[in-house]
Amino acid sequence: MIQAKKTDLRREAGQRTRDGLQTAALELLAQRGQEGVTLREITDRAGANVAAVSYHFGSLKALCDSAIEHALERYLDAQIQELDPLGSTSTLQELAAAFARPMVRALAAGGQDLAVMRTVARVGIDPPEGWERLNGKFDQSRREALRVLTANLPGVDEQELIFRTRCAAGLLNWLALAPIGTELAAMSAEQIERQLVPVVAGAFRGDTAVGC
Amino acid sequence: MIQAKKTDLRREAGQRTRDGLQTAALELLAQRGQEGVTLREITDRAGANVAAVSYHFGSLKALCDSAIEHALERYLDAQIQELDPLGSTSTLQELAAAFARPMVRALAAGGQDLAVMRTVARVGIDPPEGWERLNGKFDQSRREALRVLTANLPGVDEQELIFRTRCAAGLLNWLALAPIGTELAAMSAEQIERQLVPVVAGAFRGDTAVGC
DNA sequence: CATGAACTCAAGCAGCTGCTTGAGTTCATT
DNA sequence: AATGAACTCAAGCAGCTGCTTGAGTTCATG
Repeated sequence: MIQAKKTDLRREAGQRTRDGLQTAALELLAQRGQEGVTLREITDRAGANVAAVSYHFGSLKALCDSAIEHALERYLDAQIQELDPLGSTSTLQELAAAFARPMVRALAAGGQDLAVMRTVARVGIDPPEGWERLNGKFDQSRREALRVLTANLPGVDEQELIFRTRCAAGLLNWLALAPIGTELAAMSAEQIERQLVPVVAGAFRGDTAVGC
Repeated sequence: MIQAKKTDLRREAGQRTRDGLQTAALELLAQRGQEGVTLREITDRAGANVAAVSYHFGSLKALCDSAIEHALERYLDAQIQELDPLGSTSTLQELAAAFARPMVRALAAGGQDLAVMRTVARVGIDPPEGWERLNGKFDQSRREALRVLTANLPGVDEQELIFRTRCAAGLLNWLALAPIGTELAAMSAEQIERQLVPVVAGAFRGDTAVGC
């Protein structure tokens, strides 16, 4: 039985099919969104038969949900890993850099990493049915950011800081999807970061009128 | 002939059909994007026959293009009208307020105005084929913003200011599409503006590291 | 009243959609 | 060698897609 798991070629092949379908689905979701994804297009790209989707996932919707869930996990892991080391003495620039780094890396790396970010961003715009629960997970990943913000901007209302955090996240998501992100992708991670961090940090800090 | 134009009920009915189709198309484009729009759904919503689309516009694609073009015109008009009065003595807050105002108003107003903004934002993510020429029009509407920026931030490279302008525009587009925008929509225009303008102004100003 | 342009309509077309089916293949286990 | 689970495959289904067609209605014009 232990030996069986080592050499069950059938199961390995099945796993490969599953992975291929999920990868193909992710790429197409990133490219065209949920409405633009087609069963045959996924299976063609994955080199699999249409029936494989039903067999392994149950339906196209289930496959897409699975691919999206996978993408969200990867995104949230990366986000938390960046924000966790921050302490209450961190500056706004450090926060902004940590906040933006997963996106910066994905833009510079392209490929699957970028597809993950694009899919996550699209889900932020057109959430699949019954995925409202995700909002909580997103908020959770931003709680750390909020702590650093309150330490740096003691005078500002918490509701406003939450709003700014969501704006910053929205801006990063926009970069993943819009043409400007594609232009950024031609640059190195360091160059992207140098341009982007001041903008995110500025959005965090805010800039209220003094005179007038 | 002059009298004819006054009372040609047939032509008026045709115009009403055209308008209804365009409005229905705009609303669905705003809601689901181009991939999610269906001929029958549009005609049902507009109370028209499927053949009316072919008759008046030639094809579904042409109808969508027409609706998108109309939305873009309305958006660019509003944007230019806000940015035009700004002079080189305007502050960053004034710029941010003017820059954000069309979106703020649309969010507060909802309905067709918001549908226009959502459609414009979606086009920014998934441009219809052959619409690359629009990038120029967008840049044009932001040239005024750039002038105010260079006056306020003389030390910053122009490429970075262009980048910040596009970031600010992207943030506003994100607000139109994402759930956070829907939450904002419950507020008055003044409340939205009070929260949003500091963020946009902060993104314009930037916030570069000094120590460390 | 006759004409013809402007417009609407139900029906139908080929092509694509997601999904199912039943027959097949592969392969560890016995 | 026999068994049966895991998996793949071509074919086909009903339903939807965009679009066309030809017959119809409405109405300003002569």
